[in-house]
Amino acid sequence: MPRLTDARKELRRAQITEAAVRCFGRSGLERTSIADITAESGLSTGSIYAHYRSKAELVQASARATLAKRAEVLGEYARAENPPDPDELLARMTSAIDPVEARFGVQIWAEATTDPAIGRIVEDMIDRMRLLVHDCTTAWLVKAEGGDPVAARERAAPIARRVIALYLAELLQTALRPLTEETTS
Amino acid sequence: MPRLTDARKELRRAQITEAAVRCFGRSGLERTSIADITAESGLSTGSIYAHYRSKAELVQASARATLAKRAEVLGEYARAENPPDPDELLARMTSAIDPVEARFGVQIWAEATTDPAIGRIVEDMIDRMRLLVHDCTTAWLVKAEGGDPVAARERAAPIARRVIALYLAELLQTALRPLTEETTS
DNA sequence: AGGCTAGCAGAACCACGGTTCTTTTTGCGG
DNA sequence: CCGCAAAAAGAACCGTGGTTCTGCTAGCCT
Repeated sequence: MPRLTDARKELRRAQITEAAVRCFGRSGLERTSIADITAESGLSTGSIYAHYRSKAELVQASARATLAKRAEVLGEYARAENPPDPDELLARMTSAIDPVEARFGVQIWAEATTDPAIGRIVEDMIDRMRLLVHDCTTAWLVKAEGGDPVAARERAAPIARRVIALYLAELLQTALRPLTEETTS
Repeated sequence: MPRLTDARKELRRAQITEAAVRCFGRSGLERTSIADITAESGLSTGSIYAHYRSKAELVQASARATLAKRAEVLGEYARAENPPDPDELLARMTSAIDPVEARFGVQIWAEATTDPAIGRIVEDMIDRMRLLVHDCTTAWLVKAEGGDPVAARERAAPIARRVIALYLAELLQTALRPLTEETTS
């Protein structure tokens, strides 16, 4: 084949990372072999290495993609014209948690503990989420109580921090819950 | 050697798990080889396998030991005759966090995601901690406001859950912080 | 004090899995 | 359409690391 068109290429990359995330969520980062990912994605070893230099790079890409998706969802909730109060915001955030992604997320935390590159990704993403929540909370404060926006932003900071903390804890709890337990949708 | 006395045996086991936790905290569960642990502990391969059937079992033992130690500390704070208010309790809990153990703890969470045995250990330990915090919080409520103890216990439940959540989040944040950053004690 | 037995050291084994190489196929530019 | 270079398949390679095996060593029991 000649150089794949950029759209196709991006599609393949997504196909690979999505299969990878499913595998990781099922068996963990180190316990899923490249062979597992080929089986899950329907592709082959060579194909994967044509798109990612190494397994580590694939993990990074998967982490970025997953966390970005999560931040995306959060961003939508936060940008709603009628900003929800913190409790409501938290409720929405937690209800949007996907079990498989939660598992992968926790595994990524563990990896971040050791690998600086992953560490940067995770910290960056948490900061971004915190900022989103911060914005949302200040908007709510201003709308609910009026007053000085910069003072509201000041007061919103600790609230945002707490919302994020509770969200992360909820994510952890979801990740720890056995995968078969929540098939009652 | 003849059969080691039980005390000595327990000592060796502790020596091994402590070395293992240091290694895990430094390089992660899967990236530390048995060879690394032998180097860190000053013992040899054979010695380790004389005390633990496999690496998985060693990880479980290390997890149990570390989490138990953490619960121990928490228990002391919770059993103080003058029960601290929730904020103070949380502050004490977080101040007792050791960075290396925090890292190992997060890695254990990730492992729990995949391995049911580890999962049971983690969930059990979190439940135990929650119970301790719950006890402490009800004691504080009763002392601060008087009233019906069973009603106080009822009202303490969500507070305890939140304290635990915030504690876990703080643990995560500590684990993510680079190891070299907090050498300013 | 001495020896028997279990701990311990360290080499050797073996399998698994990441990466690479070769061959075949395929899609896009001319 | 045609061909070429890139991508995909899959076999092969190689290192790493968990486990096991073989002695030797040293502590407890009599």
